[in-house]
Amino acid sequence: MATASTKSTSEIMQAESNILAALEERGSRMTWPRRQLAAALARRSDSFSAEEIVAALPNLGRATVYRTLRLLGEAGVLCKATMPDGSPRYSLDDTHHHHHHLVCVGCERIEEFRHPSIERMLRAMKAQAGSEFVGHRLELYHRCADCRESGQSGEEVRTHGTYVHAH
Amino acid sequence: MATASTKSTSEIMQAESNILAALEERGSRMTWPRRQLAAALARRSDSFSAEEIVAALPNLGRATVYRTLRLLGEAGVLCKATMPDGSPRYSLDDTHHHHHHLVCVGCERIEEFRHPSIERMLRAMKAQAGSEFVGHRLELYHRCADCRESGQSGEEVRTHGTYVHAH
DNA sequence: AATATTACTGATACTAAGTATTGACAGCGT
DNA sequence: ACGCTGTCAATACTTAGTATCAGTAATATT
Repeated sequence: MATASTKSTSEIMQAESNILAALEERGSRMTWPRRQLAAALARRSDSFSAEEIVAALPNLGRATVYRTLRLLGEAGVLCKATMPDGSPRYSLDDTHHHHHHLVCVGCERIEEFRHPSIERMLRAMKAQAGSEFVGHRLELYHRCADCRESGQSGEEVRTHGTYVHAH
Repeated sequence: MATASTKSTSEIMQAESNILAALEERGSRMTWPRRQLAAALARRSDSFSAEEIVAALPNLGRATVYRTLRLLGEAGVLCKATMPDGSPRYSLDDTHHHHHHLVCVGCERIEEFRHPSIERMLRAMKAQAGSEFVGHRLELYHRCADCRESGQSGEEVRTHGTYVHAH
């Protein structure tokens, strides 16, 4: 799960129908642009920016791409993670489970993870606070095993606008 | 700590010298624009966007404001939190301690908090992973007590580009 | 199968949040 | 008081979107 970056044909098909099913479930119309997007996203195994998708599908309007990405996010099949510098990065979410993100600052691959401590902490905070919790965001940044090996010598990690707790 | 939004004069002075001290410590030059910024930021008790500061200090160039905000972030006296929609929001960090953010989606006030579960989780993840951890980000979104009381009737919460785990 | 409804699309223009460049200027160590 | 070099402001550019709106096509209705 840390090596290959390619998806088998069946995995792609699975991912694609997952996306389409999520739209169906929402009662969204099944349009040609949405099919295009579903197909394009399903093929990807890495994370991507919205503009990459815009560039990859020149027949679709920018607005349509952004709108559909948001739609898929709301439908729960797409995640939008935040990189250390604050820039967004999208990745498919096949699991459909609640999770957080383990983000490689080298290759920008995004893994999903869960950890009981977090849910415990959330429960504790909710219990003591007199306020209404509406959501949260947790991202862990690391340099994955692959990126460490093929160690790109110098720092090419984007750390400019960062301010992230390095600890 | 959940009510007032004003700072006493001595608190402001304290905050201001805190900022200047952090610059000093870094060996940064003490320029007029930086003093202006320190004074402006010290007065604020709420969170703010970079553009608000640009607008508030028309004598300073945009680039200078952004550069200095970054500098203060690196110096550890300023935090950059991410709102649910991904937009950034700055707040002073007097504590100088490692912490996370409790962000009100109504008034955008940002409180700092710490919780042992998170550090425990981080240790656990680091221990098992074969990768190098470089940082993390944790934000909890809520609607604070004040905002619930003065309940702005309908939703004026910015939930557009959201995708945050509501859970 | 034709029609009506309205969700959806794409072009364009706009905003927010920055970064890159560069010549001028000003802190501050000597 | 000098001069090195860090810092500044202006300008132009980039990225990541959103707003508007007339036109189009998916689907429900009959």
